Amino acid sequence: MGRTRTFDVDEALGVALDTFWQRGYDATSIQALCQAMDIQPGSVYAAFGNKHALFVAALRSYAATVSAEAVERLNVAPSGMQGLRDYFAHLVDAMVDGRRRWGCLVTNSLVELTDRDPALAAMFEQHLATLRTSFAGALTRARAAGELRAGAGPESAPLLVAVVQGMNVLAKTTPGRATLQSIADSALAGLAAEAPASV
Amino acid sequence: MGRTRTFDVDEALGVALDTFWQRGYDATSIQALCQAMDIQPGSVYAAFGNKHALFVAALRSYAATVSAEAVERLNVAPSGMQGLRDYFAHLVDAMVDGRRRWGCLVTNSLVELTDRDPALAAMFEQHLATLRTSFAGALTRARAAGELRAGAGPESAPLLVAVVQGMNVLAKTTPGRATLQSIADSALAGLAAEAPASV
DNA sequence: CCCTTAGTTGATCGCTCGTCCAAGTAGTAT
DNA sequence: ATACTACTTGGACGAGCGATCAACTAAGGG
Repeated sequence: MGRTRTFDVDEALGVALDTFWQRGYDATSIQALCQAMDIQPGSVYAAFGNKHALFVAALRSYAATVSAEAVERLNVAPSGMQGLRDYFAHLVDAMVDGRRRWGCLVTNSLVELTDRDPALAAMFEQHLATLRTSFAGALTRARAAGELRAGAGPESAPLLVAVVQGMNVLAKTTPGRATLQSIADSALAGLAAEAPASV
Repeated sequence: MGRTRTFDVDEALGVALDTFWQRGYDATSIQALCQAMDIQPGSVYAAFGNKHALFVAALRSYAATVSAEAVERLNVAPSGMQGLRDYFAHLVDAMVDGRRRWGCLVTNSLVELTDRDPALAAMFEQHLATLRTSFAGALTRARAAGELRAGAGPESAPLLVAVVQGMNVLAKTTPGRATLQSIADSALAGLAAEAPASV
């Protein structure tokens, strides 16, 4: 019983996610969120609690969708090296065409908030750990398939995490596709076996 | 004639630089700056104009000192590869011990402000271009000395820029020295000739 | 058909922000 | 000494922030 919601909570959360993603936490006012979500302040607080809780919800949504989808490419590919190539190819695409031209919500928020919010800092670290683990898995499979040069392997995962974070930063300067592609290609070239098996 | 300044402007600018570096632009209030610099708001506005101008001055100071000093290592070294090693070694040191545990002022500010301040965005791009050019120079010298694997060269400069930006992000999560060192080592290992000439 | 309940509305609160300015103070020049 | 000038002081201003709440509205149950 009682009045039913006039808006879709998940849809509104998606709008809030995009707004935080574009502008950052501090620079996004409740008023701006209300305008973007097309609801009133009272409804925001009734549905999400407060600004910080709304942000955390948006961050979780990001991790469960945008981020999980990207990592999935690493595991789905037929080979470790192909998974890495797929991952970076779609990263570059999204940075040129899609929402990743705003960078990465985790990277942006980490830079802005890690120093003053330990709870968020823990979420960011866990996110990076997941990424690192997925890279390590793909590298292990690539190594087993003889796709890597001597010395490269799962221990190269931290480098790939750093490269992705760096690309997330550079994406905000709207570099051309060529620049982003060159970064991804150079990174993988430094890991790959000198003489590819098939291609 | 007239009353003389009771504080050193450059010294105060240095304090403001550190404050912006630690907390970011928005999160640093004039009040906080006044407390850190140990002067009153009126003196800040008399000496620097306004918050934005003070920030730009701090950014220029950063580029002229912290950043220039780092890039200098690339050019001073006896060989290209040694320059790169020096650069990353000191980067890692400063991220573990020094002020770079706050990341990089340019990286932090780029993530926070690029989308809403075109003038600052131009400064950030120029900064990245300088870094890229310096890397390219070191890589060219390394290539001439036969220190690089086939395929690596000045065209790998964008990758190194991305790696540094990524490390700047990761520095904020206070990773151990081992992690940072591993990233730097992996990046250079991917560029170096398989069989080193001397060592 | 009305009572209960849940959601919406939009004005409003206290607070902090960046900025300003009148009054006070410490130097120099004559 | 006195006039002049530059800098410092610290309270005050309007604006915008995150958050609240009483009044209103719409849905279901008896």
